[in-house]
Amino acid sequence: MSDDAGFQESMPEELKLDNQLCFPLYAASRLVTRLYKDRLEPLGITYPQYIVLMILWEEAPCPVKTISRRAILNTNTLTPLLKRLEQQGYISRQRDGQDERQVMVHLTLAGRALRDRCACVPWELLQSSGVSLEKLVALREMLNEVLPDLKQTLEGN
Amino acid sequence: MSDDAGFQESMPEELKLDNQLCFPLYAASRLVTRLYKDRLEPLGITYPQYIVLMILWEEAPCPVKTISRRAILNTNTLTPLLKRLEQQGYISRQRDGQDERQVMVHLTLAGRALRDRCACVPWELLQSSGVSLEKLVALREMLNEVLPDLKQTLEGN
DNA sequence: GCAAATTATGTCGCGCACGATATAATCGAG
DNA sequence: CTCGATTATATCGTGCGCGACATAATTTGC
Repeated sequence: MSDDAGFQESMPEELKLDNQLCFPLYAASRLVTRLYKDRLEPLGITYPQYIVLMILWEEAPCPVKTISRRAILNTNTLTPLLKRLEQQGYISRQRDGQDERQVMVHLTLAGRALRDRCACVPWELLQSSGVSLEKLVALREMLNEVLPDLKQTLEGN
Repeated sequence: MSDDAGFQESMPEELKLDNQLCFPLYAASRLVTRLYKDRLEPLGITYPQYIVLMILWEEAPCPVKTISRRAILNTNTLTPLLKRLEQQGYISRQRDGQDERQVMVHLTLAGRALRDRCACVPWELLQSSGVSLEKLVALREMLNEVLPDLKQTLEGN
């Protein structure tokens, strides 16, 4: 319990917070979520709900499965989230006639209208963040390069 | 409710999931957390607990405030997390004699021993992820460049 | 000195995330 | 046709994250 200095001198470089990829990734993700929160709260939605809405704006009506695949979120996360969006009046959910297992998610008029109110958010956040557009694009491309590898690694469970 | 095609044709490019920075960041962060989970579960710790332990391996004993600043986590997240680490026997917490407001967090012998068991984890994950070391380093540097900007933007609340 | 402001930690409530498991509908092999 | 496997969704429990608020100790201004 006493020789902290000796213990810390032997700290492996690869375990130092600043040498890790995992920590800046985790930190940056949470900070960006916080940035969005301020803009989304007035609209009554959370950040994960915003992600789901972006998917719906592109492909609604669609089954829960499609949202799950694109957002990389399981149904145990999506089901309650979608119920909250339904209660807010942004979506409606109904079992598919063809395949009764599927729940089709539809946008309501209010849900569509929300898109226009969100259109300025990404741009405004970029402006206020002080991050240059070049850095953002480079970062996005690098993340999109790595994502398939990560997905594949996790597929074999 | 019916003209989905027309609605989706008018989808602003900047709101499409693939054109966002926020989504790949959010997705990559969660995927990496999942990767770690498999390795950390046998040790009885979660990913956020691992982050906190990395900080402690570098600077224990230290007050909660220090962990909060480095991990960018508030005390309402840290207090229960630290209590769980204490229950597992990896840390001990005691009020500081000088400043009774502060709680000093110490590593136990088990907490120190855990470091050696974690030393191989980042390297092993890099191997299995299929991501090249070059990409990882480039991504890490880019994230570390952006992080200060994000932190500063959020400081003014 | 001492009241007001600040600081460090803690509690509460809500909404994710996710592993494990359940249930019901559909599919597929024999 | 039917029974076992697969698929889509949902439920449950645990542990974050974080805003809002509470509490107690320290500091600061006058």
